[in-house]
Amino acid sequence: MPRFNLVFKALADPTRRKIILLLKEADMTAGEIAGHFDMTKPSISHHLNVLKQSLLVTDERKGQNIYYSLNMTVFQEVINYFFNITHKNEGEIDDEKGK
Amino acid sequence: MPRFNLVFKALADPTRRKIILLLKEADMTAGEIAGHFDMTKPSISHHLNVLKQSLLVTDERKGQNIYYSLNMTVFQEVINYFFNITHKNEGEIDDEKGK
DNA sequence: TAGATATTTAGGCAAATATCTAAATAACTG
DNA sequence: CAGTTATTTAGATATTTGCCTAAATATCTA
Repeated sequence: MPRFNLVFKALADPTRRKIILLLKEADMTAGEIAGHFDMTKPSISHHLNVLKQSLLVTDERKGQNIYYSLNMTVFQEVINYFFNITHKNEGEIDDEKGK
Repeated sequence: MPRFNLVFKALADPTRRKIILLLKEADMTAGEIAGHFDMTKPSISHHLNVLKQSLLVTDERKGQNIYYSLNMTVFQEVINYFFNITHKNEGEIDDEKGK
């Protein structure tokens, strides 16, 4: 289960949403990501850290570079959160069945 | 199109997410909502205002009371935002067709 | 191991946020 | 219209956030 506080805080910043759109197209190094913004690398690093803490993205070092990717599982869980709001009380029966 | 900045900022607070869950069950007055929290009414009023600015909720005065409700349209649009992230480039053809 | 490249960590500051108390506004009621 | 109830607005304060520069860490290469 995602920590919705961290997830929505992460999503509340336009720089971070743009990073997500970049990573949707392809995994990328921190430097490549920073290249898409008019902002210092430490600032982008900060945003990447916020995204990482939210679990929306993961990172993996490969040699000198650190590659970032989207964590689709968490996005799916966020979709479920909204689905549960828009679709009243579905799953109620299943919950009870869980004896 | 929703203002994602305002929407995600609104969702980033646990009090506001709990308000959303309350309103999922039934429309409610500001006072009824405040009754569910250990917080002053002005603070809840502030949270309701943030939710209203995000368009996630609407308000309507009925006599002395102001009733709050969820705006399902915006929730659906947020679901679409996530759907577009999880489902790569779908709709691309349609976009081009829009000549 | 010294130098170069990639990235993060630390520290500081300005702006935004969440909360409170006190006061203002709106609507009903006798 | 005076009093009561429902809600918001204003003003103050503490915390968090986003950005920067400077310094530190990690890795590769000669």
